[in-house]
Amino acid sequence: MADDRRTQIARNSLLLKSFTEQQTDMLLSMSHWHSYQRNQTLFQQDEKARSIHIVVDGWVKLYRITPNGGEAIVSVFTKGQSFGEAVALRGTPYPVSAEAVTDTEVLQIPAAAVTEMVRRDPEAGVVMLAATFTHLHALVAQLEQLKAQTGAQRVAEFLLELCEREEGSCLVTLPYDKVVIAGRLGIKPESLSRAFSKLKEFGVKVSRNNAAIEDIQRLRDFSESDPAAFWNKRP
Amino acid sequence: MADDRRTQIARNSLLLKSFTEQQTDMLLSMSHWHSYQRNQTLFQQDEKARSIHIVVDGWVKLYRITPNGGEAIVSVFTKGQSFGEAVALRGTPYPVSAEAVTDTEVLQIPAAAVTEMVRRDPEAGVVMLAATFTHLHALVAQLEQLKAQTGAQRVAEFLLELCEREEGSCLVTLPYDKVVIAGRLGIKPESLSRAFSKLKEFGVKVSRNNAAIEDIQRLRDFSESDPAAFWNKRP
DNA sequence: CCGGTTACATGACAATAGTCAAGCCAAGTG
DNA sequence: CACTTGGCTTGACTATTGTCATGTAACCGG
Repeated sequence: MADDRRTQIARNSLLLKSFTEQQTDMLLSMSHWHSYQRNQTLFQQDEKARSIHIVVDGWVKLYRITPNGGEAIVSVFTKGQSFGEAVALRGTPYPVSAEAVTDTEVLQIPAAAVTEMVRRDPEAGVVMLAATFTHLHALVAQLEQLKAQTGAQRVAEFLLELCEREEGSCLVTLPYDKVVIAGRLGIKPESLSRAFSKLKEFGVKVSRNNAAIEDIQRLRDFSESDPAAFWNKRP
Repeated sequence: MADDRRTQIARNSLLLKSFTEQQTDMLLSMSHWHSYQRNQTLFQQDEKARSIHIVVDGWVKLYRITPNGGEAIVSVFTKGQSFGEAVALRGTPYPVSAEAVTDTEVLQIPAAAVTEMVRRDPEAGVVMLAATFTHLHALVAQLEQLKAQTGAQRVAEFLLELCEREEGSCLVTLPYDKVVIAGRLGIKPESLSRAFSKLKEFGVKVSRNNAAIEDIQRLRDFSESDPAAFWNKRP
């Protein structure tokens, strides 16, 4: 089968990579592509789940609208990442809404194709469980951050996740709007600005949507320091 | 089989209830009971998962120790609730630690029994997925709360979850220490005290470990109000 | 009943984060 | 080249939460 570029990316996604080639081919043949423009909605909270989504290009945010009208961003996905596995397999409604934060290309695997495959090869169900567990784990990590770190520390970790290297210096590109970054980190855009200012003291320079990290280890030390302790360091 | 009381409770847990009676019998025959005293540890973060845990009596907290030494409580489970399904099935390490917050009785189903069962009846895997998805959903809800509500509002929701009734007045018992409640809600014990004080204005009276809610709807209105708006009400 | 411990409450203060309003700056448009 | 627009930053102020210290009430073993 002559794969185009986007199909290649889909095949390399964490989810499809875990299936056999035959299974993947079957799923791909039943799936369809979809492009979304920035700010376009993929699906809404409480809507019945019809597909698993694999992001092939761009960024998608999952969020919830709170009783009082605010929005709380739950996670943000990009190239190679998938979401909606559990709901598609179970046929329950989406617990979140999804919206493209940049122009985005997505592969959508119909829930029917998935359930069908799991019925034929139950082992595939465990693969889905693995994916779901990954999300669970990510949420736990996020909870920990929210409960135990200040806004500025969360920003620091966010930057650290963006850079591939483990030490030395690093140059990263902020992948989407600061409003979205702030939401993802559970703070207001204004606070994000101030957090960036504060991080200057730790060797981080931000201009437009580029951030330069002078010393990764120093930034990590800051992000892991006790909120109550680190001010003593600079009078 | 002559079930004792605790076995009855286990059978009625959300997890076991979803299996066939035969499956449940098989699992029960391979499981073992364990009692823990308050503050005793069930397992530690990064330890290899050997069992699924079903709480039959008491309360268990799942928490993570952060890089700087603090603890972030992820969830708290009680009678009829289970945790560790996904890790047991996949054999990955626990992403959290578990500790009894009261004297506690737990049924532990060995991971081997679970994987064995899923291999024989793949449909059972979907049941496990359902349980995992429930946890996922709870974490999403918690994230939303942390990001979109003030401490006092989260306390209000916590009280509302404790009371069975939907309207009118209600008397609830705080099930465990306030330090743990505060941790669960992502605030310090002192802030919890102050939150309780603030809730007096909304018809909540707390003494020792009992809370009286005068009007459930009024409390709900408060918990769902816009954090920025509700102040104006009392100058 | 006493001393000691535990759990919780409160007050004073510092720090973090939100709100509202104004300003800046780069990019696009007429 | 103004002129507007959108995205971001800043400042001033307020609110919320954490910290530290201290007080108080219940409980427990002698």
